Formats: sequence, C-alpha cells, structure tokens
Amino acid sequence: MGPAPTLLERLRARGWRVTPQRRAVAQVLTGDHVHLTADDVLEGARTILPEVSLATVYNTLRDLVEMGELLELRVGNGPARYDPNTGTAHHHLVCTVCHRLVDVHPAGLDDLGLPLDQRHGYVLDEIDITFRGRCPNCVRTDTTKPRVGTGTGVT
Amino acid sequence: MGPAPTLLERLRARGWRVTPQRRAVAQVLTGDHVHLTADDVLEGARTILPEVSLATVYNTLRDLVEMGELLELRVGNGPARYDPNTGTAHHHLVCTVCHRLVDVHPAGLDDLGLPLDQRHGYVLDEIDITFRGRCPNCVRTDTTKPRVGTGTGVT
DNA sequence: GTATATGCAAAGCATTTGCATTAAA
DNA sequence: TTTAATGCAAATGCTTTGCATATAC
Repeated sequence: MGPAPTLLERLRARGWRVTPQRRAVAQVLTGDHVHLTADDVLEGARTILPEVSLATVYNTLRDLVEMGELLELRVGNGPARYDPNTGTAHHHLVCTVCHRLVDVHPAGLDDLGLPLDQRHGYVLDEIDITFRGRCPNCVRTDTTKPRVGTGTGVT
Repeated sequence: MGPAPTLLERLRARGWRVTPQRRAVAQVLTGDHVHLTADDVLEGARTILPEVSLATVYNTLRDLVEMGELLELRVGNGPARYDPNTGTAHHHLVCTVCHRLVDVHPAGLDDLGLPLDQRHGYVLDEIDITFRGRCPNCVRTDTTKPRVGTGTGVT
C-alpha cells in the first residue's frame, strides 16, 4: 500500500481552506488515546498559535466530526471529547470516578451482531461498546459499590 | 419469591418523602421501552398534576438516578433520556436519523468481557452496548451512507 | 478579487441552584 | 413541630451563531 495521506492532505482534498488555526487544531488532535475536550484543544492549539479563539475551535471540531475525521464521544455528563482515531475500529473503557478514558481493541467482538428478532426492523450501521470501571488510580480510594446498570456485571 | 416491592415502596423504604409531584413523576416513568427526556416527563407529570415544576422534575430525576432506580441515557447531542427499566440487563438500539430508541436483550452477550491485556488495570463494573442504525420509518427516506465509526460495520 | 474563516460577544439549550414558601412526616 | 420538598427565577456550563473584519485561494 502507498503512503497514507495525512489529515491535512485529506482536508485539502475536500476543499478545506487550510488556515493556521485549523492546522493548530489538527496538530493537537493527533495520536492514539487522545480524547480531548474543546477546552483541551483550545489550550493545546494556543501553545502553537496563541490567538486561536474558542469559537474557531468549536467550528473546526464540528467540521471534522461531520467529515468523519474525528469521533465525538459523550461519556458522562461533562463536555464532549474528541478522538482522532477513526481508522481503527475500537471501543472505550471509561473510569466511572475520574472519567479517564482509554481505547480498547477487544478481539472477538468484530463480528458482534444483534439477532434478527431483536432488530425491531432497524438496519444496523454501527456498534459502540463502553466498558465502565474504575481505573488504577481511583480503585484504591473509591468506596462506591460496583453498579448493576444497563450492562452486565463483570468480574 | 414474594411480591416485588413497587417503586414507591422502595423509595419510601429509603426514607424518601413521597409528595404528589414525585408520585406523578414516578408514575410517568413506568413500563418498558420508556426513554423520556426531562421535558417529556414534565409534560406527562402535568397531565396528572398540573402544578409540577421543571426544577422538581430535574431534582427528582437526579435523585432516582442516584438511587439506581433510573438509568440516564445520553444518545447523540440532545437532552438526557431516562429509562426506568433497571431490573433487566439490556442494551440499546438507536436510530441515527430520528433517535428513536428501543431496548434490546441480545442473548450471548451476558458474559461479554474484556481481555485482561486490554483492561489497562481497570476494575470493570459494567458494559453498555449501543447499536446504531436506521429505524423502519427512516431507512426508506434516508440517503445517508452507513457510517464506519467507533464500532464495527454490521450487515 | 472573492468566497470563506476568524473572533468577539451575544444567544441558546439543558441543567443546577439559592431562597422564601409550603407540606410531609 | 421539624425537616425536607417545592417553585420560581437567576445562574451555570457547554455549544452555536450573527456579524464585521481579515485572509486563503
């Protein structure tokens, strides 16, 4: 396979006007296990280009999500988080205490489906799995009992 | 097994002060495939008791969620939805177009785990699976291509 | 040169909160 | 009687938008 086009190349190919602000935002949203809020992105972008505005960050994030270049994650009640890892199918593991978030790539789930008699006539496009638990830092101090919510209790 | 205590009995047992407002909210949040927003709940509660306020609805919803009597769902960017079906482990199927939401109980997922080498030191408590697709009403009119997002493309 | 992005400040929506009043226990 | 819930309205947090200015193409 040839060299994969970079994010900016793909954006240019879509007719995106590449500005310093957008370049800064794109640069911040690079790598694995990156799950930044809009404020995080603003902060990061400003270390590259101090005069970026929050409105531009939001506009850029929205464009990137619409283009499918960014995943918008909503874990818990806080602000949205943005994940540039759109290439590899993956799921998420969230700390119920501090909301630390990591990507997981569980094998054997790739062909996970939903039985026909459970589909209610829907045409399936996608499956998101959120594993909830307590991260190494929180599990020591936390007194909360494990929840038995929507999902399945797991040991 | 004896008769299961009703929601209001359980709430009273927890020392909850049972007011007409709370009774109205609890009555609205009854049944299967119930996934109401706070505004929906207000509307429903007002058909029972016209003077319920939105603040009380929000306070009551929050209490019920904290008590584990209600599930708070965040699908898409809209307002939270509340699901009284806490007794049976289940997952959700969401229409990406109209956001219609149904409960699903896929067999064979009950013992779904996450391999140790993928746990990043987390202690798992719960797994939420969101199936995304287009419902029977939307699949006909929708021109959107299936997305290949976080999850796995499914036929 | 022209269409589009920027930045600011104001608006918007969902949700929470302070506080005086009311009511459950 | 006491303690807690209600309702209003104001405050909050996140996100979007209108518009004049600046800039990539």
